[in-house]
Amino acid sequence: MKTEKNDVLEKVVSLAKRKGFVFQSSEVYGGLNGCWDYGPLGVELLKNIKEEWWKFFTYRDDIEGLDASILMHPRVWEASGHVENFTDPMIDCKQCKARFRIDHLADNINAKKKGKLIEFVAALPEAAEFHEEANQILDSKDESLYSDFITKIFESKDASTPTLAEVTCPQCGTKGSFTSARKFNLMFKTFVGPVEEDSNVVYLRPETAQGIFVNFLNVQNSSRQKLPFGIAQIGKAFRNEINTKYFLFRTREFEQMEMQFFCHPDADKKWYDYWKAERLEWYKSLGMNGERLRYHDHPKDKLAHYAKEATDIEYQFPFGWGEMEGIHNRTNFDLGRHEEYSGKSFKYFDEETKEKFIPFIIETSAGASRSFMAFLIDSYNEEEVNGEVRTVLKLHPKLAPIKAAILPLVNKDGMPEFARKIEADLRRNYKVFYDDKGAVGRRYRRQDEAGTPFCITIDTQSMEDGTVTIRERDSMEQIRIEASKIGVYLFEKIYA
RNA sequence: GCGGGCAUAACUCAGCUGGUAGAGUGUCAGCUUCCCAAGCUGAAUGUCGCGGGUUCGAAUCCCGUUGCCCGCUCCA
Repeated sequence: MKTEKNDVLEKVVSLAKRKGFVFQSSEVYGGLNGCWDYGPLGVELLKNIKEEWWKFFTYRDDIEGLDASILMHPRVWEASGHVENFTDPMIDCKQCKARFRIDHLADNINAKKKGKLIEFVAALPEAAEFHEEANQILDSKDESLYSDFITKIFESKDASTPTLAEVTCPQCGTKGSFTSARKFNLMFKTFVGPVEEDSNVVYLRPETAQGIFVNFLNVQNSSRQKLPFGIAQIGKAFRNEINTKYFLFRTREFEQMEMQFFCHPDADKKWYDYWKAERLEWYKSLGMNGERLRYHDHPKDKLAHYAKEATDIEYQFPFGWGEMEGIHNRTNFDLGRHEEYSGKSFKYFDEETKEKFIPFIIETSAGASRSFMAFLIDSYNEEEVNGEVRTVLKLHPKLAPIKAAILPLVNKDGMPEFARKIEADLRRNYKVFYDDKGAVGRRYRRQDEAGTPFCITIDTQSMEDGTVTIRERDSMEQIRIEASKIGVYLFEKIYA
């Protein structure tokens, strides 16, 4: 099992490198953990995925597009909860999986226990530097000092682990079940202006959603939309993940395709169900194997702070099921918080019902990079043809990086000239590739590996009657049509 | 973050117990080729991931480091 699953991922990674889909970032310097570059074919595939996504949403009359900046006002992330949740040291209980902010943990310990804990620290070899302070606090008998001191110990380098081992989990009561403390600085920090000081700190956005939320009324007013309506955005987001993993699956820099749908609080369930169904169909409509797709509904007690209901659309990767897209009922949490933090109103006024309220938001948040990897893996096929292995990417024609290859059967008798004319004609509308190197069979296989759905071949008969053959990638079957009709043929095959 | 494995040409890999690198595929040039990785001729490409150490001498042994993969952990 293990070798088999490694196999597929390794083969795809190898193909990705060889054919120019994905390279490791800064490869010549040894690579940068969790960062990848998209090569000539990869950037086309990614662009096509994004384009299909963009059309799916913004070609509707109830969804508008947006492209917000990556750097945003730091207060945005205070309102969203990201600063609070990600910059303080946290620990987890291994037993019950509960997570605690360390500065809150001390408050959950009763006074008597705190005293004992400080006595423990006073005798702890790893806490030598704190012994004096511990004894002073014990002597003072001032219990109001206890919490701050314990927090200090918890946050210290050497003394925290042995001290935490003496503490019981406030939730499940297990003793010594805590992980060591760590800071969840999930947001990348940088500075605006030349001076690196705290007042100039800004963050690279850890999600694109907030750019949509803060622009909700701008978009609504300028586009004259009425509820319910949505705002779609594609863009990079950054998270300083502790672990990167599985090729493109968990990276520090990634691209999100998000649509936030604003609706009346009473209509949330309806739209949640609607988008949940629509989004799964989208992957299938682009050729993804339905048996490798499923929903993973989040149990109510595991929901994020902002969500009322949530599900993931998961793909069965070689390493297991993994999330490609999240669909969340974010309620009025985000807009409410921005109203609170900015002092500006985020309420919507409904002329018909004369109702004024903060809309609910149904979010569909897809990972472009994860979808990219899923489409790549899903389309990867090895077939036996005449005793040889044929590697072929059966990508949907809409997603294929190159739509057609133009191949003169031999390099003489006017075939190259005719082929070049066809190429020039098709290039006006399609990404095509001209190849006259080597035997035609080899050229077909090269295109199979790149996922090119159609190969147009010019032969002797072409020179006589102006027809060409079109070879279809998956069936390897050929038809013959007039050269003048290639454009129409491709359009129907790709987009119809 | 912890533990394990790996790192040699664009890709897949060989290189045994130390004597300054090789195969297949691919790529490029030419010939030949009328339809599925055909054939012939020729060519290019590696400070053996990076940095130290041991040694007369290191791809090979040792240490460190970075990256990738696997298992935990984590993934509001």
